[in-house]
Amino acid sequence: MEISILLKETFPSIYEESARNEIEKEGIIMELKAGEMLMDIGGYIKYIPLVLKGMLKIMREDSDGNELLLYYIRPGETCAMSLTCCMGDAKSTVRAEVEEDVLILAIPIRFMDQWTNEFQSWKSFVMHTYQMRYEELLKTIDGIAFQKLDDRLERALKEKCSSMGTNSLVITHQELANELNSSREVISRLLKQMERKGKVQLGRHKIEVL
Amino acid sequence: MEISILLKETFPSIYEESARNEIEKEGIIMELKAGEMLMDIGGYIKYIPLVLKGMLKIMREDSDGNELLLYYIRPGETCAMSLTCCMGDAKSTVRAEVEEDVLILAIPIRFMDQWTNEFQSWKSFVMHTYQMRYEELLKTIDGIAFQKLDDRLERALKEKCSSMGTNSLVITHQELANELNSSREVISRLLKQMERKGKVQLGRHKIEVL
DNA sequence: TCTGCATTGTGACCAATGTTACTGCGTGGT
DNA sequence: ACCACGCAGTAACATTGGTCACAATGCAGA
Repeated sequence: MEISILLKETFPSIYEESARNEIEKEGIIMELKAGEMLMDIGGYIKYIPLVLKGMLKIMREDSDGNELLLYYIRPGETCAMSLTCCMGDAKSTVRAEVEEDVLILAIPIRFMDQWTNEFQSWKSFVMHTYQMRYEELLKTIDGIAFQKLDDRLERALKEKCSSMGTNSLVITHQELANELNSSREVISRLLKQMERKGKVQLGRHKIEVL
Repeated sequence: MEISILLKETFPSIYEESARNEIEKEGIIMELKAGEMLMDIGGYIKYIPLVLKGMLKIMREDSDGNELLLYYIRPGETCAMSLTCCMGDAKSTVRAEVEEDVLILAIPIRFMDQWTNEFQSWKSFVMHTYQMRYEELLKTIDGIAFQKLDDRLERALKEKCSSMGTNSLVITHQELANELNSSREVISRLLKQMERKGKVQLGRHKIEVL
């Protein structure tokens, strides 16, 4: 499909045609396959990724290699970290992985600030992104601070289902453990419990959420 | 001291005099004592609090009443939640308490967006606030996700010392437990351990950090 | 088919944290 | 002085989650 049409449909809040024209002119099309890494911790950020199709997941990692899923970025969204970093030309403190094959329009960061002055809708979009990500971080904090692991696991599974639009998840226990900053054995144990309670049905590389 | 001078000194990044004049004209001076609540969860946000003196602490709370300290707001700073909320006239999802007697210049939220168009320095200030708070939330997440309670406690004590500019903290174990989303007994236990290791000296209502 | 490897299942054990139930202490108010 | 109350200390126990060790399973490539 024509990029300009896709852009208009995916980012309706950027209502100014002039803004969209600029975005299309300066943006670089990128296609990445599931599992690839778009941005790593410590790397310099050069682009703001506008996600047109697919899904990214943003992970936090500490110095010992422990990981934690922060949130997903879906079509029509972008990453607050890239906005943050390009203001202070800082390194990324999060990692962006491709969860589902993505189509991205990558905006060189020098336009980010400039366009906030030129286009009202771009400014609103940037502000709105900050707000959304801020709220999502708060929800992430709620999860790790206030909920037990079994609850967090259950919610993670449900969120994945609604994201993918299916109840049959193709994922290993190890991957779930990484996202929840836990260990494989613990996740296996909890999943078995859930199976006994009739909440899921387990298969190889597969979890059926009931 | 004259507010305009205090404003200029405390918020040097708002370098446009015209912006500071507007802020001073529209802002409402508020003085609050330690322990008072500036904003509660679920309350509508009407003002953006520019902190001139003292310190606020921002707490998150879940439906069962469990609490967690998110971060402090010091002179020259403001709260990202107020910025977030006034864009979408939403309710607050965090609580702001006065940690140390504060002097605040409260900006009615209707100016917030308007000024980002009129004053370059105000826009930068708002963006910068989002960036800082975003990074601080990430650090908070690191703490609860990757660190053990004894580490978190030690860091919390050190941060309090450097904030207050003293090594003698006047605080109860219960208050610390609330900030760290733990229980009083556990904090007492850990503090005793730290005392045995020679890291602190405990007294009534007082913790001497060595 | 055979083999190797990633994945999953599971029991035993451990460390960290939370909970319960007390005790004692110190201070402020009467 | 005395009492009530908030604060702190502590032992015992429960629960959660992490670690270790090892077995079983099943798929993919030789």
